[in-house]
Amino acid sequence: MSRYTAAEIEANWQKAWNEAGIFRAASSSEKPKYYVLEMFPYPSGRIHMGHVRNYTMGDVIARHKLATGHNVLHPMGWDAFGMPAENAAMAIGGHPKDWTYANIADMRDQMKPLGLSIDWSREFATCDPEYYGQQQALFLDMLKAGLVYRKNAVVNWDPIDMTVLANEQVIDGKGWRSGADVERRELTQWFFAISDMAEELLGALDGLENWPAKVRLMQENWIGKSRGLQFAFGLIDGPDGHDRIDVYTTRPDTLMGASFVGISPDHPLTKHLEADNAELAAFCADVRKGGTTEEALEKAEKRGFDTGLRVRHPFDTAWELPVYVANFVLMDYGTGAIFGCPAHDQRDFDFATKYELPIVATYLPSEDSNPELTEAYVPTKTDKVYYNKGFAGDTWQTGNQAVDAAIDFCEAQGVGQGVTKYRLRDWGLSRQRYWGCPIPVVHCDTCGVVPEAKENLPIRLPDDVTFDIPGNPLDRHPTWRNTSCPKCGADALRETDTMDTFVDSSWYFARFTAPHATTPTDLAEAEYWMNVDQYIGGIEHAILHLLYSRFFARAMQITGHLPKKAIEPFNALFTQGMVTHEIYQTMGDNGRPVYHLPEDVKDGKLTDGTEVQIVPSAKMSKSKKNVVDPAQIISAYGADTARWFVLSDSPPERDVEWTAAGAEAASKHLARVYRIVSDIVASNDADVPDADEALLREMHKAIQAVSAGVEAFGFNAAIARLYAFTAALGKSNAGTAAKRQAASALAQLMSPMTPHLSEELWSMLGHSGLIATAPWPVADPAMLVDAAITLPVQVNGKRRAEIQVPPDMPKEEVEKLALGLDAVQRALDGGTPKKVIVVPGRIVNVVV
RNA sequence: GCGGGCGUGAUGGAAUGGUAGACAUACCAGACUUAAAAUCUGUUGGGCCUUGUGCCCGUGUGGGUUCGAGUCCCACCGCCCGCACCA
Repeated sequence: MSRYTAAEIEANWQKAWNEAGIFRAASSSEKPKYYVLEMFPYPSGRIHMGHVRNYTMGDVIARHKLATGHNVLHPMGWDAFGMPAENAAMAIGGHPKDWTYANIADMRDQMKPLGLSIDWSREFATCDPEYYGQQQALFLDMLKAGLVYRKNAVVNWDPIDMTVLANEQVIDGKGWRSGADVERRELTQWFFAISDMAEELLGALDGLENWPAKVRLMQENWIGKSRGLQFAFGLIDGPDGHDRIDVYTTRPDTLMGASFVGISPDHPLTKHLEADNAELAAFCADVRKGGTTEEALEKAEKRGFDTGLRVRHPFDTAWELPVYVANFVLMDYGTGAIFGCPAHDQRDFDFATKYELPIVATYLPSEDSNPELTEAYVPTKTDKVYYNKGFAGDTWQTGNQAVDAAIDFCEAQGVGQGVTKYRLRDWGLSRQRYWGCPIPVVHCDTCGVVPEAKENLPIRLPDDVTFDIPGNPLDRHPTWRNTSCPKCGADALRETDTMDTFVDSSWYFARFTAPHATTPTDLAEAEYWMNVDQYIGGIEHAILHLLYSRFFARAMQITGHLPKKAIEPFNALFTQGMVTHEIYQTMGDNGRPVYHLPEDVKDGKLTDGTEVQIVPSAKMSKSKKNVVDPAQIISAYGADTARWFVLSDSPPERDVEWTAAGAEAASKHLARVYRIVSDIVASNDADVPDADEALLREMHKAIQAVSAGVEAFGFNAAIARLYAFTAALGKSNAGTAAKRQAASALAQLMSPMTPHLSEELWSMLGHSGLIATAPWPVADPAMLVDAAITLPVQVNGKRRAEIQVPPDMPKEEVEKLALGLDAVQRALDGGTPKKVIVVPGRIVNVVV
């Protein structure tokens, strides 16, 4: 008997698919289109199990859609610009371009053995001039449409390396290479005007029904629409030109609890005062140290500097409040000034305690509660709130109702206006780095900032650059910068900033619909293929990448590069979990752990017998060495085993732990299926009506359950069902004809997950043509209904018995039957049932 | 710090508000074998004794809603993701 040899089978069928060209997508088709896309990879050099999981899930969807009569687009590309290429050039020499393209070639070679149903004819990398040139054209159109502008923005500045750092390069407030204290510094940067679309991006979330609710909620919170009060504190004896401090607050209902006013170190008033106050200048310089991330700012110790200035409370001119420059007040949000209400905000409470400022409660959980607070009182959702110092009576509650009432009251009193604001900031796209898409503008002494002419695109990156010193090589390139002004023809300088790599990934999905077009998109192709019907990727992209892509879809519609239907580019989104692995470590001489690759550990020991410490599973990462190389798994077990395992053990949205035992089990199961089907093919048993019927019923139930699982991203549940169906088939004593029918269905149901094995089985069972394009089996509803069902019978919610009843038995009869049971009578213990709840097909509950 | 998510046997996990632990792993027992591997079969949440179609407990902790809660609500604990220049 022949054995299951994955390597041979997989190579053969991949060749057959290629020759048949079944994965090439053409926009001319009578079938309904289906566009399935996985977030494209960064070409780091090696594919990892996370990629295998992501692309296998997409492949299951793509293959299922192909089998259900769709015209499927399933492309692949490379998110190829970014810092690691420059880091590699710095660390090991060479050129980012060579490094990147070599990595792409390697990763493509590692990916192809997985047998993914990808249309490789559409492949591109974002660092191809054919791609980034179109991106430059897009940028120019957006510039023309007023969607791009320049303004100052704060960056991380390394004062020793004299270079801008990415947040990732700032470690504990210090530069990663120089170790210098990082400073926040302003630079003029290009911005996309995404905040103008805040309301639109927020409102349209409601229509994204096939996105996870958590992603919509995260985007909603990120956009951060708030209604609040904008008003002014009158400044007493302020310096020239400063007679008030404008404040925006979302909590005007706590205005009577105000205890101080805080202004940002970057506030105009601060800058004014700083000029002739050395002490304040030193304070500001000090708080400007450290990185720019919101996390760093929020976690930093709250510090303030008393300016000595005082403001008047708007409702009581005799009430004066001190003005502090405070490091936790952001210039980017609101007006760059806040009022502090220590009683109801823990941050303000800490600040007030530190600087001995009054703490005035405006509301409390009850009338008699003690207003001497030891921490800020922030009502929980269930607290009833009593006002003791509201300013328009004591009838308000907290929440929106109180905020609205406070705004109305303030407006009536002529103190400020209700204002809607968004947390969403404009998207700074300038990067002071080489390996990115050049921003296509020139700086001309006469004409200022001038867009490049489209006929000069693509503005190509120069190849002759070095990375031996920090900073942007474009900036110090001897000739690249020198150009002429597209407007007046005079000598001019190129912009040397390149674009954020998020720009590259914000429209690649549109480019896949016409990857070779000489414009960013081909409208007819986009009209046919858009939207992406199913997008799949990691939850880590829930906010930025997806929000930026939604913005770009709108921008591309405004600039005429996408049809109206593509305003929301992703019809359905699925966020998959990570692949994790245990970490194996021993203690090194320096007291730090030394990590070991899983392949070097057997039964908890290294090859030399040293025991390793096992740390619970975490995301696979090179630094912890808890990685498994997909290429090794494929050569050991085959691609189908790798695919089967990453789908089988966990729900797709959750993390899956890679275990050698799990891979082994997957491999054994596929061999078992192969053996069972081989035996069936070799058999010649007569029909056995009862057994045949039972097996075919199992088959239809499996078709039903697996189809539902595949469609609803319940891959693990679908696979569990396939295990059960395989067992039923293996044990069945049905005749050969019924078994062949069931085996054919099994092969088809497995085909999205294990496409190679399924093709082999399909061919063994005597079918002609490819299983990949064979019509998906359909369950016969009549075969799904059983003659009798089992109903659990509960007494007061505890299961006491079960009864077998026909599925359509009337409620009254079920009730009578249940009450007649010995077990129920015993549990009733002579009591009379108050009521009996019968949920048809589900349960009976007798309530005493 | 802020926003979001998750938490179920020894392990991964299953369960439209309706029999908690499907399916798989591991363990144990059995069959086959000279033996091992492979394969096949069976058992396995904890406890009780009266061994029954038995009873009690059990889904991070504490409360609540409901005839009924792993599932919904509130509070807390732990872990994970994101925080705008990582991709």
